[in-house]
Amino acid sequence: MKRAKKKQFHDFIAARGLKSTRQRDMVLDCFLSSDSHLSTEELYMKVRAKNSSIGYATVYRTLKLFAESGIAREIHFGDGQTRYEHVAEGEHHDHLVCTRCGSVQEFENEAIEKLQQEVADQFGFLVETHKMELYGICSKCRK
Amino acid sequence: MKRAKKKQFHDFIAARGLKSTRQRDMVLDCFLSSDSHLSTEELYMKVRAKNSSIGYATVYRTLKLFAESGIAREIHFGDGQTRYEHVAEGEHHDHLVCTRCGSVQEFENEAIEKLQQEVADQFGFLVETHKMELYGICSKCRK
DNA sequence: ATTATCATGATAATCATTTTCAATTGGAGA
DNA sequence: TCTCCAATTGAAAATGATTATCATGATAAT
Repeated sequence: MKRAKKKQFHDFIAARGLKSTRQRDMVLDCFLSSDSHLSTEELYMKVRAKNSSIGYATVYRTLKLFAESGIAREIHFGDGQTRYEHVAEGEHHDHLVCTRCGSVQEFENEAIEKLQQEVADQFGFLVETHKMELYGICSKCRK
Repeated sequence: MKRAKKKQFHDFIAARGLKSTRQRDMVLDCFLSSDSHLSTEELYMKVRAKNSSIGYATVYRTLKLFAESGIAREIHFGDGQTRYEHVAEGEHHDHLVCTRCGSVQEFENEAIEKLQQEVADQFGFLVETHKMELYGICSKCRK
């Protein structure tokens, strides 16, 4: 799976005429071996811990490339930070965001997706992507 | 309806020990007579057109108060701007956002809300709010 | 009216993100 | 392997949205 994502990114890089660099591979490794939903800054910290003298801007730029290549997706949880989650192709998931501890639980629900489609059809709307987040208190925090 | 919202805001102001001012009333009028989903800057432009010498900061502060008072709600559509929509109490709606022309269509769907609740229950999650946006091409742009 | 607060407007400060730019590096081709 | 050019990098400046600061002006309870 990591292999597949690495290949996907390298193919993207090649197809675009971009270059494969030490820094990009480092960020890629860190990203793939991290939890989903990390903010750019969190990723930056991890990369910097492993290595090094990598620049802030490089991490920003590289994460944007991940999104373009399709191995990652930008998400926003309302705090002012952009986060990136892993993308397994074809699949889409939504989120339960705990407003107390900040934890994020993913879920999928076919029935909801189907209803979304129906609603869109009613309006003659062609859905490309969607996002859905439920905010509240997670089970741990409720105890 | 506008009356009710004005009252709601004034009650909130009073309960908090805040003051009723010319500027707040101006922003309130502009907000209530505008479409939903306006960004802070758009609102600022409208207020400034009507009057005057109102400060940027005042509009920001006032919109935050609207959200706290419950007559408005912050929304984010992924462009980096905070928008505010009108809140009719109890009711919640979701959005169809056209990625081509930027138009926003609101919709409500009880069945989806119900399914969301079920999912949350499965995880022992207590939902406080949610947001859901479908991004794609609206009917006008598809023609 | 007096006074204690709160609010305002202008501006500076902040925070996340992007751009700039000179110096460096990857990699296609000689 | 060596050359060369376009792509990349890191540092720092720039940007855009939002928030804080502060001196001055307005509100409302006494």
